[in-house]
Amino acid sequence: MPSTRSLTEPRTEPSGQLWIREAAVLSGLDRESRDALADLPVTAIGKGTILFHPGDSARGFIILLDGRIEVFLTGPNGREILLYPVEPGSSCVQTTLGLLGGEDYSGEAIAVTDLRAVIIPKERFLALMAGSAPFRSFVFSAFAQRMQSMMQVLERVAFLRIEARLAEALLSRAEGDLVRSTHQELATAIGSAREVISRRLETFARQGLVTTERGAVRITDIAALRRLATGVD
Amino acid sequence: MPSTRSLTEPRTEPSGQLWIREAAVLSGLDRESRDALADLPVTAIGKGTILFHPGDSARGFIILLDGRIEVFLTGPNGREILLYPVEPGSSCVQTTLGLLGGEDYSGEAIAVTDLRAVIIPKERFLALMAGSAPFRSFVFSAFAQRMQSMMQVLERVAFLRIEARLAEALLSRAEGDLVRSTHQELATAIGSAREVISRRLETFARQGLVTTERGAVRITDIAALRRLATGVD
DNA sequence: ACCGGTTGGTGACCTTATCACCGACAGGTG
DNA sequence: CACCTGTCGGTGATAAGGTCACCAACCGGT
Repeated sequence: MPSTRSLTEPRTEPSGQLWIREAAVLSGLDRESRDALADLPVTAIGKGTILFHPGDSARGFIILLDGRIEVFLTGPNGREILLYPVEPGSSCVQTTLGLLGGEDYSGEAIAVTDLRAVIIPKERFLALMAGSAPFRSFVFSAFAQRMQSMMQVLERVAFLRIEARLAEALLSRAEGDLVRSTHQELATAIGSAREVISRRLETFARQGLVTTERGAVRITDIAALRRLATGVD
Repeated sequence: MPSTRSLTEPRTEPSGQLWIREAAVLSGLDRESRDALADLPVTAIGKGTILFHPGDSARGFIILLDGRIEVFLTGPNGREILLYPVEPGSSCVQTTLGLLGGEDYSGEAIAVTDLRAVIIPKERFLALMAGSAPFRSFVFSAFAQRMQSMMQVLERVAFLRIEARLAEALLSRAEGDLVRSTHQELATAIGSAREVISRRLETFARQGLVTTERGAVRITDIAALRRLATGVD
């Protein structure tokens, strides 16, 4: 577990900034809608902040300007699995869910870096959904993408071997050839256990696919990993 | 595999019927929207029909009047897992996804009984979404519910033992104390393998929870199954 | 009575999850 | 420097679950 501080006072930047220019996602938006959003303040949220727990109810629709959020599902025994990461340009479905259907969160979201975000309050969000076709289609397609990606997670968990899932996790987290993650983090990302990751990485290392260091993995045969990741035998 | 006939000519009932009266889901709808839908024909679709394959693109939004559809995710080795059933009153997200986000289906939907349904073509669907707040909220909450239920499936697959998942599947499929499903069907419903179900049912039987017959399981200790289904040890 | 398809049972084997440890390392602090 | 302490990773044992191969019982035809 990373050390977390629970939702501390988020500081808001002086408004009037043209944050909306930064939000590439909103570039397709009509003038009216943008005006309706421009006065919302930008909120800074510290790394490690837990944005919501299971059972919380929705506060608003989040537009992420900077940073990365990860949404997890937690099992009864404490094991976790990454549902999806949220980065600028993609939205957080959990939030949307709550706003639209009245359901509570059932995942847990954590800021893995410092964040800058704009929170659209529920009423304004609903007004936009009613009034702006571009905004609607923005929200819809975000929704559809998430759904799709959650189905992929399900597909992987249900049908793929750890080998393939691990290979994929390594590839998706690599900066160059370096993956700066602990075994525990990798395990969480794919919904497995640390020991399993350790052993699997060891066999990867024996096959010359990676080398391991404390807190990191270095990829040495990216082509082979790609082949494994597809799950094709 | 049940014997299937691929999307045969669906027969449409003579229109002008007030099918919309039947659709309890739409009862909250405004007069205008209902008028905009009333002239759509009711389509009859035979049991076993495959409504869409992975990779198909969306044809329209389905309102189910009668019958039951099941949507599966299929793994590379042919193993399947039930994503969700669709019954009158609940909508098929896959379809909606396609209409809103342009993504193709990645599940497979099959009519497990004869169906009566109304298909709203894409254009009319989008027009309704734009013009009718009640319709929007109907679609949204359907969406949100599905999302929620898919997360539950994921949670179960990732974290619960077969024992618990099987117990739950039996309870949810029971008519009285009888579950009319083959081992294969149960396996598919929870994303496991037939052999595993056979063995697990055998131990259930030894514990006096069920008795098994060809093509069916009879529940003899529903309380114990309920306890197992929660996954609490 | 026979045949083919469906359903269910069984053993062997492999992968994965879980538990219970232990050692190795990094960053403080005295 | 030596010493703690928390994090990180390695290991063995055991049990659950998935996969494969195969067979027997059953059912609905003809």
